[in-house]
Amino acid sequence: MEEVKLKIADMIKSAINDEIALEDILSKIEVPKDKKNGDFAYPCFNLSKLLKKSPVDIANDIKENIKLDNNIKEIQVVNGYLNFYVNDTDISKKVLTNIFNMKEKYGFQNIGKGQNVCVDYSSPNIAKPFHLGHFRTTIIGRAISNLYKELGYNTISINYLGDWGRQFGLVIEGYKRFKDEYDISNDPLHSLADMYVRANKLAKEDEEVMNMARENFKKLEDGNEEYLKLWKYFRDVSLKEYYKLYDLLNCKFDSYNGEAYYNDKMQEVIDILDKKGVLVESRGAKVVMLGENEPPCIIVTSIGSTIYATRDLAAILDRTRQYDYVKSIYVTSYEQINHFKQVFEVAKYIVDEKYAKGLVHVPYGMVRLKTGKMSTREGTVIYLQDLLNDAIKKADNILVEKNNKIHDRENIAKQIGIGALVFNDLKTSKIKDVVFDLDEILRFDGETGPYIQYTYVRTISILKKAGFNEKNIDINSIDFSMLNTEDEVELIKKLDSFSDVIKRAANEYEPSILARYLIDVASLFSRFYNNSQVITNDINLKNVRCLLVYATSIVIKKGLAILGIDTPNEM
RNA sequence: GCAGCUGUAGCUUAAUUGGAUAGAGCAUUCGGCUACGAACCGAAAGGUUGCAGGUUCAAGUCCUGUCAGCUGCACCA
Repeated sequence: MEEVKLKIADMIKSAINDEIALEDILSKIEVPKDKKNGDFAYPCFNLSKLLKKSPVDIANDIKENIKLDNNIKEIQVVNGYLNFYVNDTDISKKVLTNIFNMKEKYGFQNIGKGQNVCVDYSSPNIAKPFHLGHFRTTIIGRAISNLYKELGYNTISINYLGDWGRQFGLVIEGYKRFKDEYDISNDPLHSLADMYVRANKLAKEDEEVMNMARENFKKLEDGNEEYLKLWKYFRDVSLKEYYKLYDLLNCKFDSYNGEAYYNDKMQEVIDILDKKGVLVESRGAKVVMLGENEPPCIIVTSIGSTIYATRDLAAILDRTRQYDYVKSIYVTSYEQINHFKQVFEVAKYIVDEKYAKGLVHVPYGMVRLKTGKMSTREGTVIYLQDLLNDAIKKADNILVEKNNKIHDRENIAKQIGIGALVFNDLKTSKIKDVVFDLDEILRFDGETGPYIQYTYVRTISILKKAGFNEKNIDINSIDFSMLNTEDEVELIKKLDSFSDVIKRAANEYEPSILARYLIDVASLFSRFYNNSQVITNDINLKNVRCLLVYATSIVIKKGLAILGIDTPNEM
C-alpha cells in the first residue's frame, strides 16, 4: 500500500500544478480511522489560504483534474477531504502473493544492513531472586532486540549483571553470620537474599556491622582469595538459577559481562576525562560538571572508589571497541532517566561522536502493588518463579478442561501460561506504571496472549482439515477477486501493514505497537472465521480463502515470535 | 523547592504524532455452537479526554496556568 500512497501524492501534485512539494503532500496523506472514508485521505484545509479557495472547492478541483490509474477505484469529496478508495483485488493479490513468497521472512526489511545494535537489558543483581521488576526489562529488552533484528541489524543482547559493588560486603557479612541457619543448596537465592536483608537491618542498627561490610568489599576489591571465592560462589549459584528462568522464557544473551567485568577498565575512563581537563574536584570527589543547575556526574568518590556511573562509562568505551555499534540501547525503569542522561553527557568526552549519538535510554514504568512499591525488606516482592508457576498451572487446568486429547500438555501449558504473562507486559505503553493484579495477569480471554495463540491454532487447524499444502499451490491460478467481503479485505489490508508496524515499533522502542497490531489481526481473523466458510465445495473459493488463512497464520506466528511468545499447534 | 513522567467509560487501555462521529478489552445485559476449535463472534449500554484559559479551518494531541499520582535531584545501583 505504501507505493499506492506515493502514487496518490504524485497524482495530487500534478492536479494542483506543482505548487506544493511532494513531501508535504505525502506527509498529509492519512489513513482514515473509519474505513467508510476510504483507504487514504488528503485533507485540503491547509491549501485553503494558499489557493484562496474553500477546502471543498479545492477538493473538487483536484478531483476534476486528477488522472487516476487502476490502483484507485474511486475518489470522493467529503467535507474538504479527498477520499481515495483503492482497488481491493489488486491489493489482495499483491499482499497475499508477497506473504506466500516470503513465508516466515515476511516483514523483514534490511534497513540495518548487518550493523551492530547493542541492547542492554535484564541485568539482575546477583544473590537475589529474580522478581517481577526484572521481568519487565527482560521482556521489553528482548522484544526490542528482536524488532531490530527484523530491520536487518545484528543485535547483541547484553546482560549487564549487577555482580559488583558495596552491597556484596553486606552479602558476605550476612553469609558469614547466618549461613548455618539455612539450607543453601536447596534454595540458594532466597537464602542469600534473606541473609542480606538481615545483615542490612543489623548494619542500620549498628555502625560496626556496616564498617565490617565496607571492609569486606574493600578486601574483595583488593583480591582477597577467600572473599573472591565466596563472590564467585554467589555469582555461580545466581546464574544457575537465572539460567533456569531464561531457559523457561527462551531468553538468550550474547554477553553476561556484568559490572565486575569492568572493574579493571575504569582507570582508562578516569584518565581520558582527566586528560581532557573535564575532571574536577568538588567536595572531595572527582566529578564532571554538567549543566548550570544540575548535579555533577561523580566519577571517583571522596574515599577514592569508583561508582556505577564510572562502570557504565567503562562499559560504553568497551562496547565501542568490541561491537562498533550504531546504536546502544539501555532498557531500565524510569528511575534511572537522570542517571543515563548524565552518563550519556559525559560519554561525549570519552567516545567518538557517532558512538555518543547512538546511546539510547529506553525507560519503562514500574510494577507496583496495590499496597505500594515492591520492597525486599517489607517482604512484598513478587518472585517471577511463583508467578510463572501460577500461570502455567492455570493454563494446565484449562487444558484439562477443554482439550483432553492434547498431545504435549505439559509443554503447551508452559507456552500458554508464559505467553499470557509476556503479552500482558507488552500490550500497553511501556512508560506507564503497572499495578500488579494477579487476576488481570492470568486472564486468558479478550486482549491477551492466549487469545492470539488460540487464533493461530485455529488457522493451522483449518489448513490441516482443508488439506492445504503450500507446496501444491499455484499462486497464478488463484482468483483473488473472490476475496470480496469486508472482513476479508480488511484483514488483508491489516496483514499488509505488518512491516510498517515493525518499523514503527522499533523506531519508538515500543513493542506494544506490535502487540496491539496482533490483537487487531487476531480479531479481524476471528470475525472472518465466524462469518465465512473456508472449507467449501467451491474449490476456487476454498483455495483463495485458505491462502488468506495461511497468510494470517504466518503473520501471527512471526509477530508473536518477535515478542518472544511461542505458538502452540494445538491448545 | 526544582525537573521529568502519567492522568481518556466502573476497571485495564488505544487513537497512524494536529484531522472526519474518541476506538477496543474486562465487568454488566441480550443473542449465536448438528458450519472448518465458543480461550470465539455479534448487539446494547457506558465519555465534559483531571480542571481553566489560549493558538488553529481543526486540539485527547501544541502553548500557559493549575490539581492529583509517581520518579529523580552528590559520592547506593
